[in-house]
Amino acid sequence: MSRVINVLLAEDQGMMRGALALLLGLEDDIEIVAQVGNGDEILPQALATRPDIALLDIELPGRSGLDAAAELRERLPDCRVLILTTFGRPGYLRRAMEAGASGFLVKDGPVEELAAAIRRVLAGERVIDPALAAAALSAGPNPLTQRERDVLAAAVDGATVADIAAKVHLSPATVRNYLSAAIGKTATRNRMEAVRAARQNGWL
Amino acid sequence: MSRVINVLLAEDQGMMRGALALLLGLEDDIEIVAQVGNGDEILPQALATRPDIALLDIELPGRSGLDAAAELRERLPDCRVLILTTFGRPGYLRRAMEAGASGFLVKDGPVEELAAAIRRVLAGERVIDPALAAAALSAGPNPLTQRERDVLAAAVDGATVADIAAKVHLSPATVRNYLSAAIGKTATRNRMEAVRAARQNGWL
DNA sequence: GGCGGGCGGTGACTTTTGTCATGGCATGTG
DNA sequence: CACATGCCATGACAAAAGTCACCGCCCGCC
Repeated sequence: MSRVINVLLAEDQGMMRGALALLLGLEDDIEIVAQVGNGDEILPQALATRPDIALLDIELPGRSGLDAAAELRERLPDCRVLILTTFGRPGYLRRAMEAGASGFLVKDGPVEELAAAIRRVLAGERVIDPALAAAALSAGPNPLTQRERDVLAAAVDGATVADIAAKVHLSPATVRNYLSAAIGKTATRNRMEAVRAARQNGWL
Repeated sequence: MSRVINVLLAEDQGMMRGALALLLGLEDDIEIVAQVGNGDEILPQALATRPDIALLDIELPGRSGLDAAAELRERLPDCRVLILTTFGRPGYLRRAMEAGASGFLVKDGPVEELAAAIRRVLAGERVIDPALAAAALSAGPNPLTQRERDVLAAAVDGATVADIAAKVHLSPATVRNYLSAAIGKTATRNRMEAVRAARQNGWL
């Protein structure tokens, strides 16, 4: 075997982060060189510690793990990215691949998968749940335009049309048009169902 | 020191469950005697393995950890309950205490807290985050009636009044009355904000 | 026994949503 | 160039959602 594998761990839940760090630390060939709980710290810490692989949660405070992955691939091409997320949303997988990730793991599987996935990624393999890959392909690409996503995202917590219009700097009537379009494209009956569907698919 | 502490671990996320189990297993005085990923398995497993303490997540498939806690206290009074949850909602804490839990931990803090909390609970202490306790007290009790909760819960994913009425077996007009009442009590502007507020407070 | 509260319901009313047709303006691309 | 597509907007209309007053029933409580 070659050298030790240096890994950066980005995960917002303290207990999860600590547990994973301790766990991976038990492996002889793995060393945690950085732990962060915020998306904005990923790149700086990576530049400082030069990990071989970054283990990124998607939903983080600050920058999303997907955005961080893209930056990482650009600024530190030698660092592989392994996405580790709670939600196996098709759109997340797709975006992860587009961002240059080498693997995509959901937090459901057994812990043993994790160290194994790290080694496989470092060996040049791509690690993706086959069932999830199939779902991502069958679901097709994101049908929503940028504005439709913006408007839908602004509608998540029950905001009124006026609220959304103010947030996105659009006319209220225009907002309703975009909402209507999003509802149509998601084949739902109202804005809340549209939000749910978009979230489910990782289109937000 | 006395005997080893037998613990039952209920947590739905496989990786989290595995990591915690491995972690706690490293402690000399702690032994995991049962691991479950489903709320309905908690009581049967507890009856079979007779743990000293049950470590319960709240949001589980099947029965909620809070419901399981109440049953556990009744059927197995010698078994302490320590709630371990992602969300430090005031209402959750309140319900946990009413269900007879001895402790309430959020998954944010450091991992070291966990083993420490287990030992403290077994020593007869109550383990509760002081800040959270204050929030729970200042937030006051759940103002929603049973039916208001039912209707609100049925409204979570954008269901129409007709859908809710069908789900809850009520007249559509009555459903709208309950929704209106819930919106009033939560001081919000529409059903989605009411749902959010209710969730935030752990009133669902 | 009167009173408050939760429960279930109706009808009438206003406001908000959702739909649709239609317009203009900017991009591209065959 | 014509055409499609995304963007922003308006106005009109139908369908939901939300509000309010009011009804009766039951239960617990002072």
